[in-house]
Amino acid sequence: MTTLTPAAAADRTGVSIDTLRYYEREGLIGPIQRSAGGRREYTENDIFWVGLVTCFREAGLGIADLKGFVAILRAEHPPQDRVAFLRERRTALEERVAALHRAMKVLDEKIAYYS
Amino acid sequence: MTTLTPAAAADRTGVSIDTLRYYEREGLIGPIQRSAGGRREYTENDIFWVGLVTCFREAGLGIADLKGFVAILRAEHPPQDRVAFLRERRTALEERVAALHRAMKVLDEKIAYYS
DNA sequence: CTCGGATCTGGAGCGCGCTCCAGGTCAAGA
DNA sequence: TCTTGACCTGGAGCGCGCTCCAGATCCGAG
Repeated sequence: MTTLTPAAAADRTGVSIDTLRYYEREGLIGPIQRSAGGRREYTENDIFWVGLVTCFREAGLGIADLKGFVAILRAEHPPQDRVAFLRERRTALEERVAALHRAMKVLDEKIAYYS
Repeated sequence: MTTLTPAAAADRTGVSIDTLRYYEREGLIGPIQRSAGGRREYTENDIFWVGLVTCFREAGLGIADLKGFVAILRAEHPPQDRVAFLRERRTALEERVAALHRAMKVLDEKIAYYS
């Protein structure tokens, strides 16, 4: 299987090498397999996971939230717990969207006022 | 004009006394008028401003962003600059909403998968 | 007038999410 | 073989947004 060096993985994901190592330390990705010499070798699957993590980070979830999410996706819990957890997360995201809409409304009012 | 003590203002706004003072130091609100003895006296208008700040903080804007916003609302810039700034901010918020939707989509897929 | 709770100030401390650094190892090219 | 650059580890440092603290002041109740 073809793998990526840390630099290539950073390039592909848009996440810095340091951050990739940080995510691995925190257990959000990996553990990443190593070469005989100890260098990290990122598989396509690892890259995919980084994408997932990035997606949720951009949505504003914290590292602690993501740890929980990762635990769920790794099937360390019964299915009903997973669904409950995921729904709960979804509700939290909906509230964030609502907060954003409130702020946008204020902005729109000001824009209308100054236009 | 009836005013509120720091404790009452904190209670009304849901923002801690320390944070109210912090926002004032940063210039996001106030300056808050003082009593003869030096105690802060929050007016209804101050409370309103705190609400605005809170609204944008909840939407994920940083203190620095808010400083710019406050400068705009205080009419320290020509109208066209204000509108441009506000539209720019709105676009940034839209991107946040999009990021949230991307994350929610992932969540929905997982929920569907586990259901 | 006294007491105690609320408030004042300046500054230190903290949790988060990286980011950077020192000192050492590995590996491909000249 | 030697050089050079990518990578390794553990740990320090940093910017943000509060949050807390010490020591002093204010002021209403008794």
